[in-house]
Amino acid sequence: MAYTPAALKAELNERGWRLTPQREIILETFQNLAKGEHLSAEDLRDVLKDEGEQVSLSTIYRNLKLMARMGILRELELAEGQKRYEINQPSPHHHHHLICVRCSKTIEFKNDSVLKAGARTAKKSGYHLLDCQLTIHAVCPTCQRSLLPV
Amino acid sequence: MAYTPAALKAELNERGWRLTPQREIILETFQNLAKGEHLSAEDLRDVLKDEGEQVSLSTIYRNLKLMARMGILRELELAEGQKRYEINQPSPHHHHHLICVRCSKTIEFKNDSVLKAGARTAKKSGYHLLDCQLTIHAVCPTCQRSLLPV
DNA sequence: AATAAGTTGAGAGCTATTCTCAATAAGGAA
DNA sequence: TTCCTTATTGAGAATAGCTCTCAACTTATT
Ligand SMILES: [Zn+2]
Ligand SMILES: [Zn+2]
Ligand SMILES: [Zn+2]
Ligand SMILES: [Zn+2]
Repeated sequence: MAYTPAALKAELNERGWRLTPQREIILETFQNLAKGEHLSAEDLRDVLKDEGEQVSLSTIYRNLKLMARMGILRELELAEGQKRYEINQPSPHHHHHLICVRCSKTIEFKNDSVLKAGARTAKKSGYHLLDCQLTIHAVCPTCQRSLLPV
Repeated sequence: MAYTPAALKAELNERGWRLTPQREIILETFQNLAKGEHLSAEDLRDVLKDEGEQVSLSTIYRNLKLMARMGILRELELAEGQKRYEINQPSPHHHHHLICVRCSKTIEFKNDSVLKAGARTAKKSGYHLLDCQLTIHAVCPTCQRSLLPV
């Protein structure tokens, strides 16, 4: 509810870049995503196709990376295999991830003090913060019981 | 200084796996690594070759993954391109990473309260903790000054 | 409307990582 | 120790996520 197409355009133009229909629709898609959903490049392509919007994979890859580097999206390494993305939201909605390394089941959790600690660390070194993510790798209760090694 | 070959063997055998010279030497290499060093699979292959130890890339990839899933190594996504690994150490040596998304310059920092918060979160959900890593994506002072967009 | 420069789409290209499988070696049992 | 079972290794092929290339097109600006 925060980031309008106009704001995106302003931020792009400021750097000599342009607002395209593809970029606008990608932002909109992530903003409308259900809580807890994380899309890979191909996922996004499929979601867009379902909505009748055709955007090429090249363009999707390019813009996921671009928007992550602008701090608009977060780039996550949840399961093995491919990167996943979600919208990068400030404090009340900001969250972290607890991941089972065996089945990839992922739990989101909030912790504002961790977020604050991250922001403080970045500032102290003069870094401009884009994203702060606590990632916990663990084995979920189900996989602990399964006895299958690794 | 903590993890002996015997301890590695015990933990492997417990799961029906075996201690091989390759596994022993990989563990030893990571234990002797300088603070702040993070090796990719190919890096490790080269380091081993320099020490006169020939281990195939297949074996290296397999065992990096295995040892990460055992909680012995940490699998990190520092720069783009490939995964990097380091030994997973407990509290006094445990640390997190602040990464410039443009030049990949990485700073390690410690924060025990973040580590504790992660451990608490895993426990609360019944997960068995393997690794807890706070990753901060940001733009370093040098890259902020460079004016080159993204 | 004209211009300059950024962006897109299609497909080729790249490369980190995984897979396959025959040969080998570790661990447990006798 | 010796034997047996099964995990592991190494070499190379295969996979796949992602990037690159470039002509056609679109955006922002004047
Ligand atoms: Zn999330
Ligand atoms: Zn699980
Ligand atoms: Zn480190
Ligand atoms: Zn930098």
